Amino acid sequence: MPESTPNAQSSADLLISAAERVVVRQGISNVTLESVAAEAGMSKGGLLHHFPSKDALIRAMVERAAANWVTCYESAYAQTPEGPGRMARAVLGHCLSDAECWTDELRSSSSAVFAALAQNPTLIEPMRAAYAKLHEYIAQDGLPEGVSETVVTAIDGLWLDWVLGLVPLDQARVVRVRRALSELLKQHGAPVQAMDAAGCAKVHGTRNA
Amino acid sequence: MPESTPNAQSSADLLISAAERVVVRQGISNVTLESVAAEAGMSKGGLLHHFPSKDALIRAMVERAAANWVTCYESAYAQTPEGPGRMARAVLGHCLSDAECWTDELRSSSSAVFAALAQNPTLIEPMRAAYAKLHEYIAQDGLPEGVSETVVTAIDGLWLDWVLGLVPLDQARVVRVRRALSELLKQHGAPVQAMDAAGCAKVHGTRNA
DNA sequence: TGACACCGACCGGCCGGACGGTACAGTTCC
DNA sequence: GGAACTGTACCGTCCGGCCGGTCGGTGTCA
Repeated sequence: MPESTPNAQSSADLLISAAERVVVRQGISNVTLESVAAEAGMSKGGLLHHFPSKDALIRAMVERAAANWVTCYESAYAQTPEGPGRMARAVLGHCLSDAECWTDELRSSSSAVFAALAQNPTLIEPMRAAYAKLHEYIAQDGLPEGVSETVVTAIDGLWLDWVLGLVPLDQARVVRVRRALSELLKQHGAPVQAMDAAGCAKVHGTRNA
Repeated sequence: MPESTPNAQSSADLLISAAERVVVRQGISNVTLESVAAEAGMSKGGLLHHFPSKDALIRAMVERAAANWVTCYESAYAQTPEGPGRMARAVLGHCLSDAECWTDELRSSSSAVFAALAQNPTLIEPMRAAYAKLHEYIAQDGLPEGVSETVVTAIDGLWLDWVLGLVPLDQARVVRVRRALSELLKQHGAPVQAMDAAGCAKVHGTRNA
């Protein structure tokens, strides 16, 4: 039973990681069954043995990325003290804490979303559901209307500006926006804890650079 | 000189608008020379007469969208009273004012960006430059570090969440975030003027629904 | 007659997917 | 123990279709 050996990853997981790497390195238009299979050191026939179609492959990419994202913010939530703005503080404190987070976890989510966008927009559904769940937390976060929402929306803006290439990655900008958002929360009586950079990496499931 | 007749649009402009419509209605993967030409009521050969390659077509899409965006925020800036946070107030007051703006101007920018992303990521350069210019204004907006930046970043987040389909379009959410951002600006001594819904439509160049 | 806008047939390449294999690791039966 | 069988993972070839781009036209207006 190969699954029980340490660090074992299923062929499906290896193929998904390979697809993410192809998106990041070669762009969406180069995501073909052949290129993904080659990246994973497998033949196209082998890939199609695990995923019966390209849609199925990309669906699996999105599902994994969405699950990682839910794990990320729910884990951060669990580590954050109770009180008003708990989810806003969680996301701000744990999912925006240092540059490592951005290149690892978020790259993989964005790969999946863009691959889905290009292949078949309905495939982003799992990621949409992950966001819907986050916004449920946000809606009952206990702060005045729109405050927690603004925090997570601004973080989304940072992330998407970056991955789309609209604004170059600038860690100083991340820090400035984080400070402004922290102050916004503090003014509403929801002070953000000191950042825990290590905590960010810990909650991410992806380990496939 | 056909250019001088009222409401005249060059064939190139008509083709760009057709390409945007194809992106919105049929998705990026269906943006082919044939589909764009058909949407514009022209043959593929005709399209290639105006744009020698698909890259050239998409480059033109991005250039037009970027120019519209620059016009949008610079026009808003010109209409906004001087003082700290002028550009933040401008963008918040004029580029986020009602639902019409979102479906018209921003859809077209996003179409161009996504088409470029799929075709050849280097083609987004003009839009990147438009953002760089905006961030120059923002950097010397006269508010404490990160405040104006947070405003425009949150607006980007709203826009991109929407066009990517991560969060459904919800005008109430737009209003809530706008209020929170307005309050943030007010707390820094930069009160946003009353919204002028009509002012938004006026600054947009695209008239091609 | 020639410049310009446009047409439409065609080509070459790529890509998704189908399919018929092969290798090999159990399991069953004698 | 070993022969026969079974299922799983994977390979390599092929096909049909689509798509970007070329090219030799045609109509029209000055």
